Amino acid sequence: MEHVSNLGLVGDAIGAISRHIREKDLMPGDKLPSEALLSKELNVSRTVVREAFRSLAAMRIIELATGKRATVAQIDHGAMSLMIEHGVHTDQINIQQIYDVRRTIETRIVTLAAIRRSDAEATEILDLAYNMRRSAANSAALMEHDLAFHTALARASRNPVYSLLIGAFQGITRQTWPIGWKSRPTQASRDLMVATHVEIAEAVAASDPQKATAAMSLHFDESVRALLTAGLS
Amino acid sequence: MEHVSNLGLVGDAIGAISRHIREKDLMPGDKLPSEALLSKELNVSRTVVREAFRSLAAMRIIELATGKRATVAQIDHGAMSLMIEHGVHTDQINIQQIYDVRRTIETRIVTLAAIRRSDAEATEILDLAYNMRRSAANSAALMEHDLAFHTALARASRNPVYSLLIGAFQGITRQTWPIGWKSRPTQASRDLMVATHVEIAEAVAASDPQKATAAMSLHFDESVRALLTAGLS
DNA sequence: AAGCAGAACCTGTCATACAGGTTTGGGGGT
DNA sequence: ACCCCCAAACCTGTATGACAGGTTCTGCTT
Repeated sequence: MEHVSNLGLVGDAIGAISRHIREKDLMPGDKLPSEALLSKELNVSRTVVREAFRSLAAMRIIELATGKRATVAQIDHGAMSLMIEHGVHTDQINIQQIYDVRRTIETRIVTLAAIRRSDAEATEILDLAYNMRRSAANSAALMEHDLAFHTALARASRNPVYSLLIGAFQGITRQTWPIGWKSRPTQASRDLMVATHVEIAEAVAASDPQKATAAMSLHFDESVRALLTAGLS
Repeated sequence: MEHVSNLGLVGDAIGAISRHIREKDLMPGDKLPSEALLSKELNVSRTVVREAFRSLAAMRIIELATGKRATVAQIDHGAMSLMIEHGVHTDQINIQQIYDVRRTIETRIVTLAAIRRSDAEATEILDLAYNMRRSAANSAALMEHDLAFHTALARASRNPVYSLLIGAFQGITRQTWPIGWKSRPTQASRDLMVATHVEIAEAVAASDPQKATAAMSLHFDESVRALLTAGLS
């Protein structure tokens, strides 16, 4: 680490720490060396190590906590969520594009969930759908149940990458969901939306992937239509 | 920014800077205030502002360069790529799971690409496929053409989220691709893989989404089989 | 009007200091 | 021999000041 590479000292330190994790085969929860020790080993100031730590923490590759040593982190969608929100706010991504991606992966998710769900997951998913029906009057609560519903489906797909992606879209969804809801003015159209969720949940509980997938497609057809009605580009 | 929130000063600063970007409606390339100015406005030390900047830069929300002011960044898959690689290296994600996701989104991508591709994109994709055929003997070059092929398809789908995701998987794919290649020992099986890519490219060029999608499915069937042969969990 | 030089500004890195939070090891009591 | 508790050692979070080197602005020169 003599002459500064084109990444700067901090960039180099990020690389060195990543390599350290890989070479020592550290698993989530394992501790990293202290800032002082790393700064000695890499021949850089503690400032540089700290900025490298912050960068890795921003990507949720490591976790920081005051007083404790840094640890290897579990995958988490928080960072991705911020990245997606940034893309939308800066007009690099629009909501329709996100819905196309969500539709693509969620139809796959529901297929897998119908096949792989445990019994506990089946009842959890059903409960969430029923909760939506029960809180149809309270849109904030309804939204949270909706999000939890899709998250639970992703988990039941038994593929953490799907969970990660669903989580990544959750941040921006939270901001646009109310728009879609408001664009469903009639009671009938709102009931339909909740009914579709119940239908999905029942198909997953019945281990019927075809039906579950069809219902999910319907859900997205419906949602995209609502969004278009609301004039969301 | 009086009493430290549970996020710490740096976390607060990250929030404040993000809010600043959103409220001032900054677009990619726009400049942010200098570290000194922000540290004055937020009543924190420059250290804190710098660590907040580094965090945002790690997520590719802003871009840093020495001497220049920080700017709002374009979306970029670099950070996601690192996150995925981390997930795989720490056994939180396995390669099969990634292939399931890739298959799901790439079959959609190729459908969209067949519909939306420009003529320039069609010839670019074809060229990439032909390049694969030409460099069949040089596996490193072949891999790069392969990756570029899938990236070009994603771009032709005209949905930047797909480009983002394909890019996100590129890092780990680069590490596992050679394994899949080695597990195709016969010349025939290697030729088949290249031929499948040509077939996809030709279907996209012919604006035939059905055929393109079918060929892409085949490609993934084949790849997953090769990976399983190689014993990749 | 074009170009150039220096001033002003800005980021990258370092050293140091100190306030808390956390871990550890040892001492005392049972 | 065991357990509990506390102080010391360790660690991170934040602030300050300093300086090297890169970038931008400004005004003067030509």
